[in-house]
This record gives sequence, structure tokens and C-alpha cells, in this order.
Amino acid sequence: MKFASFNVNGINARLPRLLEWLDEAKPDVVGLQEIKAEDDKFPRMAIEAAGYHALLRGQKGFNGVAILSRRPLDLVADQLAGDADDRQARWIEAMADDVHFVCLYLPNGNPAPGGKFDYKLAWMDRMAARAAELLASERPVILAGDFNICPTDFDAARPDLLAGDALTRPESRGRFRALAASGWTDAIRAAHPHHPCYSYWDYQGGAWAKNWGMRIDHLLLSPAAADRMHDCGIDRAVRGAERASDHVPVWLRLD
DNA sequence: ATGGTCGGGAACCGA
Repeated sequence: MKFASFNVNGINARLPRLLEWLDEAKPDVVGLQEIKAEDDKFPRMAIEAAGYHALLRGQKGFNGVAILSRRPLDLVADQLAGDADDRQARWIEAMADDVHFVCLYLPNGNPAPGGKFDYKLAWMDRMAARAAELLASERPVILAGDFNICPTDFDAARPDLLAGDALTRPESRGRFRALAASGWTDAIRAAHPHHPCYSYWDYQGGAWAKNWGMRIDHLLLSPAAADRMHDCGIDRAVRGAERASDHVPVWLRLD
């Protein structure tokens, strides 16, 4: 089975690109982030016509996550536990056959320091608690999404321009590193240790033309999932299309 | 060089 994650930056603006990519890449399951739409604006007809079921936790104007799947999904959760007052649509979990698939959109956290950065760190602590529960299940689990974390300087073309950024600050990187060390495999980095594998290029400043990218979209695998991975990659060419998202899909195959 | 790019949704906010 092929699993993927794609921050589309607006499901309706990106619908032609998304449908093209689904047709070419043929993922079985894909997590989408920043759909920026609620259920009534979600292009369900077009998604279903392409052969996909959809579960979503939408939000008007901002955030919003969805899981598409060729086979029916069983919703597990559509919010991250730990703060009943948090209404931001950033988390959805479903069972895709025997795989527990989580689609997440981790807060950006800029400007840092500040309230948005505090929210990011608290959100990461809540994520760590849920991730520990999922590990304890001993099931194959995939944490897929836009983590808004650039794990090391190797994961950015211009780390010097990111000093003090919420995506690279020690508090952010430390939490990501601790999460991985608790038992999760960073699939892209494990499969491609010597290639940067950028997944995001800013719209501003000609970042794509200069290849000033960052690796911030990740697939973290529980041990039972990591044992089954046999291929993993990034669909870099998607960034070069007309009206592209600023992110590209990341994907893996499990036996 | 006092801008620069998108999406959402109708003036700015978020990234």
C-alpha cells in the first residue's frame, strides 16, 4: 500500500493539481493539510469521482486536514487530545485497513518567541502524549503531515536565514528529536540519508528557482510500520507546475 | 531599491 502526505495550501485552489497528482501517483491513502475549507466547501464530488473516500476536519479560511483513501476509512479521532478549548483543525486519525494513519498540521509557531510559539510547543507536547499511546498499541502507525519542523541544518538550503525561526529553534527541534528517539522512524531521512529531500519552497523571493527549500513534511513510522517499508520518496516535480502548492507530496510504500 | 508571493475571502491574516 502506498501512503502519502501533501500540504495543498487550499483544496479548491489546488484541486486541478491534486487530481493530476492522484492520477499519476496513485496513492492508496493520502493525508492533506491546509485544505482551508469546511465540509460544505470541500470538493467531495470531484474527489469521489477520482476514486477516493474522504474524511475531514475542516475549518473556514485556515488550517483543515483530510484523509483520502481508495478503500473505506474508519475515523478514530478528529482532534488532538489535551486541550478541549483548542478548535484549530490540525489533526485527524483513521484506520486504513490494518494501518493506523494520522494526518497532522503542526502549528507554524512564528513569530517566536510569543503566543503562537507557546501554542506550537504545547501542541507538540500533546502530540508526544498521543504518539506514546499509539506506540503502545504496537500496531503499524504512520504520523504523516506538515510538521513545520526543519529537523537539522542539513534539511534546509539556507539554514543561516532561519536563525531564530520557529521551524528551527532548539525547543522545536528538541521536541521533534525526542519524539523520533522515543521509537519513531523518520522515513524520508532513513531512506535517503545523503539527499536533503526538501518538501517546501517559499512562494517569496524565487525560492523554488534557487532551490532554497526545506524538509518540513514528514512520515514517522512506528516499529511495526517501519519493518514493512520498502520504498519512500518525494514528488519534487509537483512544485514546478503552474499554480503549485508551496509544498510537495511525500510518500512511502508498505508491504 | 522602503518591495517582494500566495490562498481565502473581501480587509487583512497566516504562512
